Amino acid sequence: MGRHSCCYKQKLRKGLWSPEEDEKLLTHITNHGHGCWSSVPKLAGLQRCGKSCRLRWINYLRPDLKRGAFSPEEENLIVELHAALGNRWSQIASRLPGRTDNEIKNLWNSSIKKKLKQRGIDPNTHKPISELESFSDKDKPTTSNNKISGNDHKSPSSSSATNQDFFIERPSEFSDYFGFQKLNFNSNLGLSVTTDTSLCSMIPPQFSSGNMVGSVFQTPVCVKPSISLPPDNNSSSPVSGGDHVKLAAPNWEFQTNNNTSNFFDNGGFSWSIPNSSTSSAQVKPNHNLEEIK
DNA sequence: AAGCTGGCCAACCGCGAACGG
DNA sequence: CCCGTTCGCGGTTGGCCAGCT
Repeated sequence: MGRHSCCYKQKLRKGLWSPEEDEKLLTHITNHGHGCWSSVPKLAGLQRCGKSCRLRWINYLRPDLKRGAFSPEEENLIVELHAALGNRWSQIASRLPGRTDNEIKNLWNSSIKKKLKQRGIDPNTHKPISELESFSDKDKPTTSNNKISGNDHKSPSSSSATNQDFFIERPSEFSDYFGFQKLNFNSNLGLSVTTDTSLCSMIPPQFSSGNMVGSVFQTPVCVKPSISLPPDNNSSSPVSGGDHVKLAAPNWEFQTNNNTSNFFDNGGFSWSIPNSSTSSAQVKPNHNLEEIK
């Protein structure tokens, strides 16, 4: 089992492929397709096993392969997908056009893994290596601390406040960790999402509570909306495509969910606009990981 | 200049799943 | 259903190369 029967045959070459071999394989597959891999070496005139030919084609000769270094966007996507899919490299690769599972696996093992460790994140679990016990309850913001009124930051009487764009933005320290820079959603009423606890121990003090920076509310909470999408989110209205929340009401509030014991519980938190009669939420992640799963 | 070390990456290995007679 | 073969995947290895001592 396992090893192909052809591999036991003698005179089969192993190791690096020569340009001549590549040419033979490329010509054969271009003209005839690969068909049954075990017959490819014979038909192409190669002293290789079919398995080796298949690997060479998939990882190197395929015309749709993208060459060159991975972009930060690709790396972020890999981290995101790995968090959702684990070491299912072929599934991850299928979401990165032109990249092979082998290539992604190598990148993960040689580079990304290291970067995550340097940030104190366990690459297997995507959680802090020190885990959350270092983040004692007394250090966590209380519910009242988390309640942030828009009026504290913007004048409610200001006409700009009525339809001001707000969005949650992660601290820049994490900008190359997650695939989304900002939470994408379109809701003029409110939404519920789940907080990501994996970065709690990494939160810089200046982000221990929300800050308004210009019109941007910065929060240490790294939201993973894709994980917490409601199952019936298909019924949501179309997303406007922006990184912003349009606030239709003059007053707004950011507070923890009453059902959660504190800000960083997995239970979640919510945006809400007081006196709003509607509770529906519309969330649009960059990548619907639930769907992928 | 030579030897050492670590990173990168192509390719191999082993296994389970799928297929087909 | 069984069994041999093939496919596809993930883990691992080993060679090459650049940087360092």
